[in-house]
Amino acid sequence: MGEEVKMSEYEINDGEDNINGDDERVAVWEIGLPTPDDLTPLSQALIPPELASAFSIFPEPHRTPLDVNRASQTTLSNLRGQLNALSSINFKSFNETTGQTHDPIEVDLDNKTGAVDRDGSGSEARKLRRIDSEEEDSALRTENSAEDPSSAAARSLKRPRLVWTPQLHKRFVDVVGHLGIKNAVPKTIMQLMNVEGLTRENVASHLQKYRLYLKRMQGLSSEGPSASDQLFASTPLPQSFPESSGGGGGGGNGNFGIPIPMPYHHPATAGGMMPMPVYGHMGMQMGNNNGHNNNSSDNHQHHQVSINGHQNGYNGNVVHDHMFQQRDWNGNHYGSYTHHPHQVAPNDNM
DNA sequence: CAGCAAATAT
DNA sequence: AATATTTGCT
Repeated sequence: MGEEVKMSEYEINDGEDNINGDDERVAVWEIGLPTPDDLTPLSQALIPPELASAFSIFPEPHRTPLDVNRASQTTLSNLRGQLNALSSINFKSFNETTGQTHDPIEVDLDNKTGAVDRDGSGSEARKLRRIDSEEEDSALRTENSAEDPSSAAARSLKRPRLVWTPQLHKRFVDVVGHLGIKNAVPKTIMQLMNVEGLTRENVASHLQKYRLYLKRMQGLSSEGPSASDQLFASTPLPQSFPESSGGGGGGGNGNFGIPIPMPYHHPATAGGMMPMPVYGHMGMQMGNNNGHNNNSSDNHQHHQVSINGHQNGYNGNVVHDHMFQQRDWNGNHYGSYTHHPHQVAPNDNM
């Protein structure tokens, strides 16, 4: 742990020749980006870290008019389709009044002196490095433009692995539930979720798994969200169930016939944070609260930190550093690979 | 394009 | 090992 970030190596080819699965350090993210010092001040100068964390306020990502415009277009396109009854007015939800933010989120922008607590001591060290979310799905990876200046690279580049965070999944489920089985098709879901960076493939794949999960559930028992599917386990079932959790036993999923409020974040809905798709290799797994839906806001068994305290932003783009032991909502810890996960914010902010 | 199952990648 | 993504097919 004496070593800091020493990323400098990048493989330009995604050839995936690292079959060893050892540790490929893809530092491409960093390359071409302004130095931390150039960036941090921006988000830092506005509000002192302490204050920020205390109030759960986060610096807004700076978006160039262009970015915003682009995002807006996309959003509009999506909304225009069928988003009529949905109220998608979003302010920055900097309010997590639920008070569930028991976590002393410390915004160490540069202090990562190995203060990585693993037992919930309470302090997360991290380095903040903000990147433009909108960019990242296209321009960012194009740093290899050196050899492929073609525009094709912009969208053809493979995206980082998407991590379905509980929040993201929650939203997914909400949307699916809202649409009903009939309309719950990848495309529609994707649109309604209105999460930037989400592809149809992402949703389709997830939906597929989700369905399987639901199926299993039905077949087995009225309830009993086993820890089998960690991801789906804790999600409130859509009302489209014959019986789902009758309320017997296990803990009940407590599926109130949630009409699904709708798209995008509910500060108080999912534990106090909005769905932020996480790209990277270090996602936290879903909470298998097993009988407890994190729907409310009490999924803090241990000391759940927002996004590992990395959620310094609502800016949506946070890059985890190298190895960070993180805990999820269940206490599972991960942290082996050293990669540079990306988080993308939902476009609920404009 | 949606849905699946299987393979593959991380 | 668990997940997410990709692929091939319908």
